[in-house]
Amino acid sequence: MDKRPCSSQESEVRKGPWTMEEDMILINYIANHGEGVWNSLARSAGLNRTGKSCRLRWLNYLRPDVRRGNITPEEQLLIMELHAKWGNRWSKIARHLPGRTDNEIKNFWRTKIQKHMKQPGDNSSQNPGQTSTDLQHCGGASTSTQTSTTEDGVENYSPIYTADHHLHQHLHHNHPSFPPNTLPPPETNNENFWGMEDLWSMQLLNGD
DNA sequence: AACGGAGACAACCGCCAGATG
DNA sequence: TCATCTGGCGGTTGTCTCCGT
Repeated sequence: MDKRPCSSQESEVRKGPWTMEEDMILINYIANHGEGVWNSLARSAGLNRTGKSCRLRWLNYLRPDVRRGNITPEEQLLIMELHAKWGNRWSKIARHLPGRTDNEIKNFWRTKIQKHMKQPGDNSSQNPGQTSTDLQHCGGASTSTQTSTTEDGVENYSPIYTADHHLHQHLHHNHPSFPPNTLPPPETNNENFWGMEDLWSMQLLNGD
């Protein structure tokens, strides 16, 4: 689909982890032009990436309202309830968890819940015909490892968008589809993110 | 202090549905 | 009406980090 035959003068489509520079280009471009038509966006922005890749990067990581960090117990419960209802409809589930992406929920499910299901001591996991409703045992009862993320009681968000609400306003101003009230919690935790704060402020400096 | 394994997460791939010409 | 393009979704894989030995 997005694999266009690359002409001799067209550079190869880049794959793999995004660089800070690419992120900046994407953020800057979207701030000025808005989202949409990802393939042409990728070309116009000068990114050697597929439109898909740009879209994914934006939705899952760069979007200002993306909320990162540990899933709260409330969210865990909600995820399990919704999964029981809808199964692996991650995007549908994600819509009910503001700031969470389908990818994040999917990863959460696979790493935390599915792993828990497979634990030998966990009887509820032994039945292959088990409905996902059964999973509510894992989350609701929070018997063991599954809740480790919140055992310390800290909601350890790691927002890429660290309260840089100037940019948020900027984005929202230039592209009203940015939800104005979807800021992540104020506490910041940058530990695992290479200067996203820097990136945003650099983007700010770039201006239009 | 070094190594290996497990866990977590970012990113890619393939498929499908809807929109458009 | 058909063909093509784009966006979206779910599944899977690759890589990095952390922790235990």
